[in-house]
Amino acid sequence: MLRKDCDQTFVCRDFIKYPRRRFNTSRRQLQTNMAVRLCDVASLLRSGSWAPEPWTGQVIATMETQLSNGPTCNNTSNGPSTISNNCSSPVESGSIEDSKTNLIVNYLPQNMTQEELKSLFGSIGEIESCKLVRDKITGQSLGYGFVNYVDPKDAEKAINTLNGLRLQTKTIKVSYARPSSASIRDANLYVSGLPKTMTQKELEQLFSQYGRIITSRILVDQVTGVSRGVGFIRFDRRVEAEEAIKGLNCQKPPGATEPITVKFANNPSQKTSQALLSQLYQSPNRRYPGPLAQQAQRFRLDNLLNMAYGVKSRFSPMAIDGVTSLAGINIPGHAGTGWCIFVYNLAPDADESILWQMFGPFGAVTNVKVIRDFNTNKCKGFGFVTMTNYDEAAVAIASLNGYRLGDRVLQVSFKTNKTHKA
DNA sequence: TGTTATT
Repeated sequence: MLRKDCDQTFVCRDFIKYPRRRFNTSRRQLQTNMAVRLCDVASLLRSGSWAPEPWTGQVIATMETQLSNGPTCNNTSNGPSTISNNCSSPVESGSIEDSKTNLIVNYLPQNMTQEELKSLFGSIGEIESCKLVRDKITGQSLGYGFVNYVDPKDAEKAINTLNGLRLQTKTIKVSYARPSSASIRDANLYVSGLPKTMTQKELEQLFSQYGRIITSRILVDQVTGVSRGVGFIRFDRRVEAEEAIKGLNCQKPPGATEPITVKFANNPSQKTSQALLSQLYQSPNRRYPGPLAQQAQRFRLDNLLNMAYGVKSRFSPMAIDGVTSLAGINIPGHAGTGWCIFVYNLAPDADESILWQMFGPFGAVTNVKVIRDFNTNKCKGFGFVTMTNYDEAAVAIASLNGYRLGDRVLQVSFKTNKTHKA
Protein backbone atom coordinates (compact mmCIF):
# COMPACT_ATOMS: atom_id res chain seq x y z
CA MET A 1 0.00 0.00 0.00
CA LEU A 2 1.33 3.36 -0.93
CA ARG A 3 0.43 5.95 1.62
CA LYS A 4 0.30 9.63 1.04
CA ASP A 5 2.90 10.35 3.64
CA CYS A 6 4.64 13.10 1.77
CA ASP A 7 3.33 15.51 4.36
CA GLN A 8 5.36 13.61 6.91
CA THR A 9 8.53 15.09 5.52
CA PHE A 10 7.44 18.63 6.24
CA VAL A 11 9.51 18.91 9.36
CA CYS A 12 12.61 18.10 7.49
CA ARG A 13 12.22 20.57 4.71
CA ASP A 14 14.43 23.60 4.79
CA PHE A 15 16.19 21.91 7.61
CA ILE A 16 18.99 23.32 9.68
CA LYS A 17 21.50 24.84 7.36
CA TYR A 18 19.79 25.74 4.12
CA PRO A 19 16.58 27.43 5.15
CA ARG A 20 15.61 28.42 1.64
CA ARG A 21 16.18 25.06 0.05
CA ARG A 22 13.58 22.37 -0.09
CA PHE A 23 14.82 19.13 1.32
CA ASN A 24 13.13 15.83 1.08
CA THR A 25 14.89 14.54 4.14
CA SER A 26 13.06 11.78 5.96
CA ARG A 27 11.91 12.12 9.51
CA ARG A 28 14.35 9.40 10.44
CA GLN A 29 17.20 11.49 9.14
CA LEU A 30 15.92 14.41 11.14
CA GLN A 31 15.82 12.27 14.22
CA THR A 32 19.27 10.86 13.59
CA ASN A 33 20.48 14.42 13.40
CA MET A 34 18.77 15.22 16.66
CA ALA A 35 20.52 12.35 18.36
CA VAL A 36 23.85 13.52 16.99
CA ARG A 37 23.19 16.98 18.28
CA LEU A 38 22.36 15.60 21.68
CA CYS A 39 25.58 13.62 21.77
CA ASP A 40 27.57 16.65 20.74
CA VAL A 41 25.93 18.89 23.27
CA ALA A 42 26.35 16.32 25.99
CA SER A 43 30.06 15.94 25.29
CA LEU A 44 30.53 19.69 25.13
CA LEU A 45 28.68 20.08 28.39
CA ARG A 46 30.90 17.48 30.00
CA SER A 47 34.04 19.16 28.75
CA GLY A 48 32.82 22.49 30.05
CA SER A 49 33.69 24.19 26.76
CA TRP A 50 30.22 25.01 25.67
CA ALA A 51 27.72 27.76 26.21
CA PRO A 52 24.03 27.70 25.29
CA GLU A 53 24.02 29.35 21.90
CA PRO A 54 22.60 28.46 18.50
CA TRP A 55 24.27 25.72 16.52
CA THR A 56 27.87 26.02 15.51
CA GLY A 57 29.41 25.00 12.23
CA GLN A 58 31.25 22.20 13.95
CA VAL A 59 28.08 20.55 15.06
CA ILE A 60 26.42 21.03 11.70
CA ALA A 61 29.39 19.42 9.98
CA THR A 62 29.04 16.39 12.23
CA MET A 63 25.36 16.24 11.48
CA GLU A 64 25.91 16.35 7.74
CA THR A 65 28.31 13.44 7.97
CA GLN A 66 25.57 11.51 9.70
CA LEU A 67 23.04 12.65 7.16
CA SER A 68 24.96 11.16 4.27
CA ASN A 69 25.82 7.94 6.06
CA GLY A 70 22.74 7.43 8.16
CA PRO A 71 19.64 5.42 7.55
CA THR A 72 17.56 6.68 4.69
CA CYS A 73 14.40 4.71 5.06
CA ASN A 74 11.33 6.78 4.35
CA ASN A 75 8.82 4.08 4.89
CA THR A 76 6.65 4.75 7.87
CA SER A 77 4.25 1.90 7.44
CA ASN A 78 4.55 -1.31 9.35
CA GLY A 79 4.66 -4.45 7.40
CA PRO A 80 5.33 -8.10 7.83
CA SER A 81 9.04 -7.49 8.06
CA THR A 82 11.41 -5.09 9.68
CA ILE A 83 14.33 -4.55 7.38
CA SER A 84 17.10 -2.72 9.18
CA ASN A 85 15.87 -0.63 12.06
CA ASN A 86 12.18 -0.39 11.49
CA CYS A 87 12.38 0.17 7.77
CA SER A 88 9.49 -1.99 6.84
CA SER A 89 8.03 -3.32 3.69
CA PRO A 90 4.66 -1.88 2.84
CA VAL A 91 1.95 -3.66 4.74
CA GLU A 92 -0.56 -5.72 2.90
CA SER A 93 -4.17 -5.36 3.94
CA GLY A 94 -5.04 -7.52 6.86
CA SER A 95 -8.18 -9.54 7.12
CA ILE A 96 -11.44 -7.66 7.08
CA GLU A 97 -11.86 -8.36 10.77
CA ASP A 98 -8.62 -6.65 11.74
CA SER A 99 -9.07 -3.57 13.84
CA LYS A 100 -8.19 -0.35 12.12
CA THR A 101 -8.20 1.65 15.34
CA ASN A 102 -6.04 -0.41 17.69
CA LEU A 103 -2.29 0.11 17.50
CA ILE A 104 0.64 -1.63 19.11
CA VAL A 105 3.56 0.59 20.00
CA ASN A 106 6.95 -1.09 20.38
CA TYR A 107 10.38 0.02 21.59
CA LEU A 108 9.17 2.60 24.06
CA PRO A 109 11.72 4.12 26.45
CA GLN A 110 11.97 2.18 29.72
CA ASN A 111 10.83 5.07 31.87
CA MET A 112 7.89 6.15 29.71
CA THR A 113 4.61 6.00 31.58
CA GLN A 114 1.12 5.19 30.35
CA GLU A 115 0.17 8.83 30.80
CA GLU A 116 3.07 9.91 28.61
CA LEU A 117 2.07 7.34 26.02
CA LYS A 118 -1.45 8.71 26.08
CA SER A 119 -0.19 12.26 25.85
CA LEU A 120 1.96 11.43 22.83
CA PHE A 121 -0.72 9.57 20.90
CA GLY A 122 -3.49 11.85 22.12
CA SER A 123 -1.82 14.62 20.14
CA ILE A 124 -3.05 12.86 16.99
CA GLY A 125 -6.69 12.34 17.88
CA GLU A 126 -9.20 11.11 20.42
CA ILE A 127 -8.09 7.94 22.17
CA GLU A 128 -10.62 5.31 23.18
CA SER A 129 -8.15 3.46 25.42
CA CYS A 130 -4.45 3.26 26.04
CA LYS A 131 -2.37 0.72 27.91
CA LEU A 132 1.30 0.45 28.68
CA VAL A 133 2.15 -3.22 29.26
CA ARG A 134 4.05 -3.83 32.48
CA ASP A 135 5.68 -6.83 34.07
CA LYS A 136 3.06 -8.38 36.32
CA ILE A 137 5.55 -9.00 39.10
CA THR A 138 7.91 -6.06 39.07
CA GLY A 139 5.61 -3.47 37.52
CA GLN A 140 8.36 -2.40 35.16
CA SER A 141 7.40 -1.33 31.66
CA LEU A 142 7.88 -4.04 29.08
CA GLY A 143 8.58 -1.38 26.51
CA TYR A 144 5.40 -1.72 24.51
CA GLY A 145 1.80 -0.73 24.72
CA PHE A 146 -1.50 -0.36 22.94
CA VAL A 147 -3.37 2.69 21.76
CA ASN A 148 -6.93 2.36 20.55
CA TYR A 149 -8.33 5.37 18.72
CA VAL A 150 -11.95 6.29 18.25
CA ASP A 151 -11.42 7.09 14.58
CA PRO A 152 -9.51 4.73 12.24
CA LYS A 153 -8.20 7.78 10.37
CA ASP A 154 -6.37 8.88 13.50
CA ALA A 155 -4.85 5.42 13.87
CA GLU A 156 -3.51 5.65 10.34
CA LYS A 157 -2.29 9.16 10.98
CA ALA A 158 -0.51 7.98 14.13
CA ILE A 159 1.32 5.32 12.15
CA ASN A 160 2.32 7.83 9.50
CA THR A 161 3.32 10.47 12.01
CA LEU A 162 4.80 8.61 14.97
CA ASN A 163 6.29 5.41 13.59
CA GLY A 164 10.03 5.84 13.69
CA LEU A 165 9.89 8.69 16.20
CA ARG A 166 13.01 8.89 18.31
CA LEU A 167 12.36 9.07 22.03
CA GLN A 168 15.49 9.18 24.12
CA THR A 169 17.62 6.26 22.94
CA LYS A 170 14.74 4.39 21.30
CA THR A 171 13.10 4.49 17.91
CA ILE A 172 9.48 3.63 18.47
CA LYS A 173 7.52 1.43 16.14
CA VAL A 174 3.83 2.04 15.58
CA SER A 175 1.72 -0.52 13.76
CA TYR A 176 -1.73 -2.03 13.74
CA ALA A 177 -2.26 -4.51 16.53
CA ARG A 178 -3.18 -7.96 15.34
CA PRO A 179 -6.28 -9.45 16.97
CA SER A 180 -5.16 -10.81 20.30
CA SER A 181 -4.96 -14.58 20.40
CA ALA A 182 -2.96 -17.30 22.09
CA SER A 183 -1.83 -18.47 18.67
CA ILE A 184 0.30 -15.38 18.06
CA ARG A 185 2.18 -15.58 21.36
CA ASP A 186 5.65 -17.10 21.75
CA ALA A 187 6.34 -17.02 18.04
CA ASN A 188 9.81 -15.50 18.28
CA LEU A 189 12.83 -17.50 17.15
CA TYR A 190 16.50 -17.18 17.98
CA VAL A 191 18.75 -18.12 15.09
CA SER A 192 22.50 -18.67 15.42
CA GLY A 193 25.31 -19.93 13.24
CA LEU A 194 24.25 -17.74 10.34
CA PRO A 195 26.81 -16.96 7.65
CA LYS A 196 28.30 -13.56 8.50
CA THR A 197 27.54 -12.46 4.97
CA MET A 198 23.83 -13.18 5.24
CA THR A 199 21.68 -10.08 5.04
CA GLN A 200 18.43 -9.46 6.85
CA LYS A 201 16.59 -9.76 3.56
CA GLU A 202 18.19 -13.15 2.88
CA LEU A 203 17.33 -14.27 6.40
CA GLU A 204 13.71 -13.34 5.80
CA GLN A 205 13.70 -15.10 2.45
CA LEU A 206 14.95 -18.24 4.16
CA PHE A 207 12.23 -18.19 6.81
CA SER A 208 9.31 -16.74 4.88
CA GLN A 209 8.46 -20.14 3.39
CA TYR A 210 7.13 -21.11 6.83
CA GLY A 211 4.81 -18.18 7.39
CA ARG A 212 4.29 -14.46 7.79
CA ILE A 213 7.26 -12.72 9.38
CA ILE A 214 6.42 -9.88 11.79
CA THR A 215 9.96 -8.76 12.58
CA SER A 216 13.47 -9.87 11.80
CA ARG A 217 16.84 -8.76 13.04
CA ILE A 218 20.47 -9.68 12.64
CA LEU A 219 22.71 -8.67 15.52
CA VAL A 220 25.88 -6.85 14.57
CA ASP A 221 29.10 -6.03 16.35
CA GLN A 222 28.70 -2.59 17.90
CA VAL A 223 32.12 -1.47 16.76
CA THR A 224 32.65 -3.04 13.36
CA GLY A 225 29.03 -3.34 12.28
CA VAL A 226 29.77 -6.87 11.09
CA SER A 227 27.10 -9.53 11.58
CA ARG A 228 27.49 -11.63 14.70
CA GLY A 229 25.82 -14.53 12.91
CA VAL A 230 22.83 -14.48 15.23
CA GLY A 231 19.39 -13.06 14.77
CA PHE A 232 15.69 -13.17 15.52
CA ILE A 233 12.64 -14.02 13.48
CA ARG A 234 9.20 -13.31 14.86
CA PHE A 235 6.41 -15.12 13.03
CA ASP A 236 2.76 -14.17 13.03
CA ARG A 237 1.83 -17.49 14.61
CA ARG A 238 3.54 -19.94 16.90
CA VAL A 239 2.73 -22.89 14.62
CA GLU A 240 4.68 -21.16 11.85
CA ALA A 241 7.66 -20.81 14.18
CA GLU A 242 7.38 -24.48 15.10
CA GLU A 243 7.42 -25.48 11.45
CA ALA A 244 10.45 -23.25 10.81
CA ILE A 245 12.34 -25.00 13.61
CA LYS A 246 11.46 -28.39 12.14
CA GLY A 247 12.48 -27.30 8.68
CA LEU A 248 15.58 -25.21 9.33
CA ASN A 249 17.21 -26.22 12.62
CA CYS A 250 20.53 -27.99 11.94
CA GLN A 251 20.16 -27.27 8.23
CA LYS A 252 22.64 -25.47 6.01
CA PRO A 253 21.21 -22.41 4.28
CA PRO A 254 21.86 -22.26 0.52
CA GLY A 255 25.56 -21.65 -0.01
CA ALA A 256 26.44 -21.97 3.69
CA THR A 257 29.15 -24.29 4.97
CA GLU A 258 27.78 -24.69 8.50
CA PRO A 259 24.31 -25.60 9.75
CA ILE A 260 22.27 -23.04 11.66
CA THR A 261 20.55 -23.40 15.02
CA VAL A 262 16.90 -22.38 15.20
CA LYS A 263 15.03 -22.38 18.51
CA PHE A 264 12.49 -20.37 20.43
CA ALA A 265 13.91 -17.12 21.76
CA ASN A 266 14.14 -16.39 25.45
CA ASN A 267 11.53 -14.11 26.86
CA PRO A 268 13.51 -11.27 28.44
CA SER A 269 10.77 -10.27 30.86
CA GLN A 270 10.48 -13.77 32.26
CA LYS A 271 14.20 -14.09 32.64
CA THR A 272 14.60 -10.81 34.45
CA SER A 273 11.67 -11.41 36.75
CA GLN A 274 13.08 -14.76 37.71
CA ALA A 275 16.50 -13.27 38.37
CA LEU A 276 14.98 -10.59 40.54
CA LEU A 277 12.79 -12.97 42.48
CA SER A 278 15.67 -15.36 42.90
CA GLN A 279 17.73 -12.62 44.49
CA LEU A 280 14.82 -11.55 46.67
CA TYR A 281 14.32 -15.13 47.76
CA GLN A 282 17.86 -15.23 49.10
CA SER A 283 17.20 -12.19 51.24
CA PRO A 284 17.28 -13.01 54.97
CA ASN A 285 14.59 -10.39 55.55
CA ARG A 286 11.87 -12.46 53.99
CA ARG A 287 11.96 -14.80 56.95
CA TYR A 288 10.83 -11.96 59.19
CA PRO A 289 7.97 -10.39 57.32
CA GLY A 290 7.35 -7.50 59.72
CA PRO A 291 6.90 -3.90 58.56
CA LEU A 292 10.60 -3.10 58.82
CA ALA A 293 11.59 -6.16 56.87
CA GLN A 294 9.03 -5.29 54.22
CA GLN A 295 10.47 -1.83 53.98
CA ALA A 296 13.97 -3.22 53.67
CA GLN A 297 12.77 -5.68 51.07
CA ARG A 298 11.11 -2.91 49.14
CA PHE A 299 14.36 -0.95 49.28
CA ARG A 300 16.25 -3.96 48.04
CA LEU A 301 13.71 -4.47 45.27
CA ASP A 302 14.14 -0.86 44.16
CA ASN A 303 17.89 -1.30 44.01
CA LEU A 304 17.59 -4.57 42.17
CA LEU A 305 15.25 -3.00 39.68
CA ASN A 306 17.68 -0.17 39.18
CA MET A 307 20.50 -2.56 38.55
CA ALA A 308 18.54 -4.98 36.42
CA TYR A 309 16.76 -2.45 34.28
CA GLY A 310 19.21 0.42 34.40
CA VAL A 311 16.44 2.68 35.60
CA LYS A 312 17.83 6.16 35.66
CA SER A 313 17.42 8.06 38.88
CA ARG A 314 15.47 11.19 38.15
CA PHE A 315 15.94 14.72 39.24
CA SER A 316 13.02 15.05 41.57
CA PRO A 317 10.72 18.01 41.03
CA MET A 318 9.19 17.21 44.40
CA ALA A 319 12.45 18.04 46.13
CA ILE A 320 12.49 21.41 44.42
CA ASP A 321 8.88 21.98 45.41
CA GLY A 322 9.83 21.68 49.04
CA VAL A 323 12.62 24.20 48.62
CA THR A 324 10.57 26.69 46.65
CA SER A 325 7.60 26.64 48.97
CA LEU A 326 9.81 27.23 51.98
CA ALA A 327 11.95 29.90 50.41
CA GLY A 328 9.10 31.54 48.54
CA ILE A 329 11.01 31.73 45.30
CA ASN A 330 10.04 30.73 41.80
CA ILE A 331 12.18 28.62 39.55
CA PRO A 332 11.52 29.33 35.88
CA GLY A 333 9.83 26.52 34.04
CA HIS A 334 9.23 24.41 37.06
CA ALA A 335 5.58 23.51 37.30
CA GLY A 336 5.59 20.86 40.00
CA THR A 337 5.15 17.95 37.61
CA GLY A 338 8.17 18.63 35.48
CA TRP A 339 9.89 21.45 33.66
CA CYS A 340 7.76 23.55 31.37
CA ILE A 341 9.46 24.87 28.24
CA PHE A 342 8.23 27.78 26.16
CA VAL A 343 8.65 27.42 22.41
CA TYR A 344 8.13 30.58 20.40
CA ASN A 345 7.89 31.36 16.67
CA LEU A 346 6.16 28.21 15.51
CA ALA A 347 4.47 28.34 12.11
CA PRO A 348 0.65 28.61 11.89
CA ASP A 349 0.40 25.00 10.71
CA ALA A 350 2.63 23.64 13.50
CA ASP A 351 1.15 20.75 15.44
CA GLU A 352 2.04 18.66 18.48
CA SER A 353 3.97 16.11 16.48
CA ILE A 354 6.66 18.63 15.61
CA LEU A 355 7.18 19.33 19.31
CA TRP A 356 7.45 15.61 20.05
CA GLN A 357 9.92 15.18 17.24
CA MET A 358 12.07 18.07 18.34
CA PHE A 359 12.11 17.41 22.08
CA GLY A 360 11.58 13.63 22.28
CA PRO A 361 15.19 12.74 21.50
CA PHE A 362 16.46 14.82 24.40
CA GLY A 363 14.74 12.90 27.19
CA ALA A 364 11.48 12.17 28.96
CA VAL A 365 8.73 14.39 27.59
CA THR A 366 5.44 14.17 29.46
CA ASN A 367 3.35 16.61 27.50
CA VAL A 368 3.37 18.95 24.53
CA LYS A 369 0.87 21.60 23.54
CA VAL A 370 0.52 23.92 20.58
CA ILE A 371 -1.48 27.02 21.43
CA ARG A 372 -4.12 27.61 18.77
CA ASP A 373 -6.47 30.39 17.86
CA PHE A 374 -9.95 29.47 18.97
CA ASN A 375 -11.60 30.47 15.68
CA THR A 376 -9.05 29.49 13.04
CA ASN A 377 -7.51 26.54 14.91
CA LYS A 378 -4.14 27.74 13.62
CA CYS A 379 -1.10 27.83 15.87
CA LYS A 380 -0.71 31.24 17.48
CA GLY A 381 3.04 30.99 17.12
CA PHE A 382 3.96 29.30 20.35
CA GLY A 383 3.63 26.15 22.38
CA PHE A 384 4.77 24.37 25.51
CA VAL A 385 6.70 21.21 26.25
CA THR A 386 6.94 19.55 29.65
CA MET A 387 10.01 17.48 30.42
CA THR A 388 10.57 15.41 33.54
CA ASN A 389 14.26 15.94 34.16
CA TYR A 390 15.96 19.28 34.55
CA ASP A 391 19.21 18.28 32.89
CA GLU A 392 17.49 16.89 29.81
CA ALA A 393 15.27 19.97 29.58
CA ALA A 394 18.31 22.23 29.85
CA VAL A 395 20.13 20.42 27.05
CA ALA A 396 16.99 20.51 24.89
CA ILE A 397 16.62 24.23 25.43
CA ALA A 398 20.26 24.93 24.79
CA SER A 399 20.11 22.83 21.65
CA LEU A 400 16.85 24.06 20.21
CA ASN A 401 16.96 27.74 21.08
CA GLY A 402 17.90 29.54 17.88
CA TYR A 403 16.98 26.47 15.88
CA ARG A 404 15.80 27.19 12.35
CA LEU A 405 12.58 25.40 11.56
CA GLY A 406 11.44 26.16 8.04
CA ASP A 407 11.97 29.88 7.60
CA ARG A 408 11.62 30.62 11.30
CA VAL A 409 14.15 30.79 14.08
CA LEU A 410 12.74 29.32 17.26
CA GLN A 411 13.11 30.83 20.69
CA VAL A 412 13.17 28.16 23.35
CA SER A 413 13.42 28.76 27.07
CA PHE A 414 12.08 27.64 30.39
CA LYS A 415 8.62 29.06 30.78
CA THR A 416 8.58 32.18 32.93
CA ASN A 417 5.75 33.72 34.88
CA LYS A 418 5.52 36.47 32.28
CA THR A 419 3.98 34.07 29.82
CA HIS A 420 1.95 32.31 32.43
CA LYS A 421 -1.74 33.10 32.67
CA ALA A 422 -3.03 31.48 35.81
C1' DT B 1 19.68 -13.62 23.04
C1' DG B 2 16.90 -8.21 21.04
C1' DT B 3 15.10 -1.39 20.89
C1' DT B 4 11.11 -6.70 26.12
C1' DA B 5 5.30 -7.65 19.99
C1' DT B 6 -0.57 -9.07 22.10
C1' DT B 7 -3.23 -5.78 26.71
